[in-house]
Amino acid sequence: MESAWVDTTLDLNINLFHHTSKALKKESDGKMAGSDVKVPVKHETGVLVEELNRVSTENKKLTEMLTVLCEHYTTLQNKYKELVSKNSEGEAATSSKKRKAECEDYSTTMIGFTANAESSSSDENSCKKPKECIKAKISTACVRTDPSDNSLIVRDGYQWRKYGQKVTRDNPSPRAYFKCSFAPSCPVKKKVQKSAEDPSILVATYEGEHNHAQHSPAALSSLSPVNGGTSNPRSAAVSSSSSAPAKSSAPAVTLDLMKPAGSDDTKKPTQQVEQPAIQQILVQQMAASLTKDPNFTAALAAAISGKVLGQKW
DNA sequence: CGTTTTTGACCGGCGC
DNA sequence: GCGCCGGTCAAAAACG
Repeated sequence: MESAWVDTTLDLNINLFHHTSKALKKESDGKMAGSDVKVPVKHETGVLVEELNRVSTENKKLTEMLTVLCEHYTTLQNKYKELVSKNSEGEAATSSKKRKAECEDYSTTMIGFTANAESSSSDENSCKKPKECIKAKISTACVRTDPSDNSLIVRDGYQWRKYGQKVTRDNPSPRAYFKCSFAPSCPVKKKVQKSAEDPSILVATYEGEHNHAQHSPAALSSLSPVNGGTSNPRSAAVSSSSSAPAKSSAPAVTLDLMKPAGSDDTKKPTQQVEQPAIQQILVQQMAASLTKDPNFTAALAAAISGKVLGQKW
């Protein structure tokens, strides 16, 4: 997923220049042909080539930085996995009456914001409750919020009705239970609870699948869907809420929210650094999704060429 | 007045 | 069988 990121970033710049130079070429071929400005065009081409080289170099640098960043992230994630597994083992050893599903579900959630009962074969197969084995569509999503905010509200584009709240044993913060209130027949349920380790993170667990379209235009609060094949949290992805499996955008966002959290643990990036980083990532994602759209690139090319023609430079 | 949220009670599964 | 625990229900309260 990281590479896709890099690629789209590159695409954006390259496409831009591509179209720009095309537009310029069009200008020089058509309107300017036979006119009195041939030397400036040559000069301009040189400048553009120079600019292109500069941008290419910059992209290379950025790519390298991103690679290093990804490596650091992977390392951190592995370390975190180790820690979590150690913790769960310790708890299992000390407390005799552990609730296996609870512990495992939670740990998976925190590791990579991924949890799906569907694909985790051995554990789910060994579970005694047939109910749990039947309801396969389970996934989690995490939202970074203000730690002092106790609202337990995760905006994911759907309308939810709260039907219960409980304080669970392994987490001091209460867990809220929601049902989808849009369609009475919609079986989807959602559990929202603050992370025990990081109160600024809300963990939302989705069960089931929506049998209707997303209806709220989505004030999406930077929610990371996790998705192991479920459809509901996907709608909470920052950019796309289509019905197609979110292959590119959704996982990227998942990473996004973990990065700051992970870097917090190791070095010292502060919260102030975190927010602009997320914003930057969101911008990049929007750019990526836009550049993938041929209509947009065509429109962009037309706009640039129109601008260039209008300016006559 | 209808809808949503709150919250204590209840139920069922699980471990001992 | 008993107690613990998570999940759900439903009456009351709050809200728009």
